[in-house]
Amino acid sequence: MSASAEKVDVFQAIADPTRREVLRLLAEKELPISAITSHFPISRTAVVKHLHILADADLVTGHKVGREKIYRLHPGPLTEVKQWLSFYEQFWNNKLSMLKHLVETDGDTALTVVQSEPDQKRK
Amino acid sequence: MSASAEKVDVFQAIADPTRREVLRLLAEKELPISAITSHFPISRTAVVKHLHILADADLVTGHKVGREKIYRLHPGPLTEVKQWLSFYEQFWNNKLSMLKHLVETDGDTALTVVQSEPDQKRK
DNA sequence: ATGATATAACACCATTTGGTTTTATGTAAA
DNA sequence: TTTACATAAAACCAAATGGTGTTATATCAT
Repeated sequence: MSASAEKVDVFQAIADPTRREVLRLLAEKELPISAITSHFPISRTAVVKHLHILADADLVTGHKVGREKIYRLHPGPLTEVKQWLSFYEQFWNNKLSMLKHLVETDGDTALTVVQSEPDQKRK
Repeated sequence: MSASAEKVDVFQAIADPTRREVLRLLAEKELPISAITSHFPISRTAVVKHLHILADADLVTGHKVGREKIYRLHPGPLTEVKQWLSFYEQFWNNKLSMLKHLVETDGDTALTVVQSEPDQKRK
């Protein structure tokens, strides 16, 4: 596996569009570095750096086969993002949004204005 | 930065832990800048920069009330992240993962692939 | 009007990031 | 064995990032 336990935050890892594109490529099938590089206008070295970051976030794993290093998608850590998102889903799924959250967690609380209609008229 | 619509990528916006914490705070209730700042060890100026980035990603909105600027959560753009994630859920839900994906890409999966690729022939 | 408060706008700085090129090493094939 | 291929490692660079402090402006409370 990834020997360098640099522990990159998964949110940080997926922040870069190139890295997201790498993940999408690997979702189809595992690929050696050179094959991945051929999909981008940047140098092979740059792609390797992205792969290292993805590996440090445990989103990909690489194994050597002959002289090639094959990278494979390892989507597990994305569950962290999903969990994070699930907290906010309540805010766009039902309009009661924050009210509901507050009620369930805190009792009555002082509910100061909740995300409602932009009724403000400015000039 | 910038004050105008710089159109910050939502993935980029949520990459920073401080900004995620700001979102969590605003999920409870809308807050003025000073109240937000009091939750962090960093300067008010730094917090404002984070707020600008979040606003450029359309994840928060700010409106002035008297001398205060009140920031409010606007979770809509997070749907983009959710859609992106939904593509990968199939890979951790069933272990057949990529194989299955390739085989039944025309079924009911309704994968909302965000970007199309310059599709290369594979046999 | 005065003073305190809340934000805005700058200028500046250190570190990180995303990229390059160069050099070296291991492996496959001729 | 020699040559070509695939990766690794290192030095370097410009720009973005996350932070600071200072100064200015608008608003609220005396």
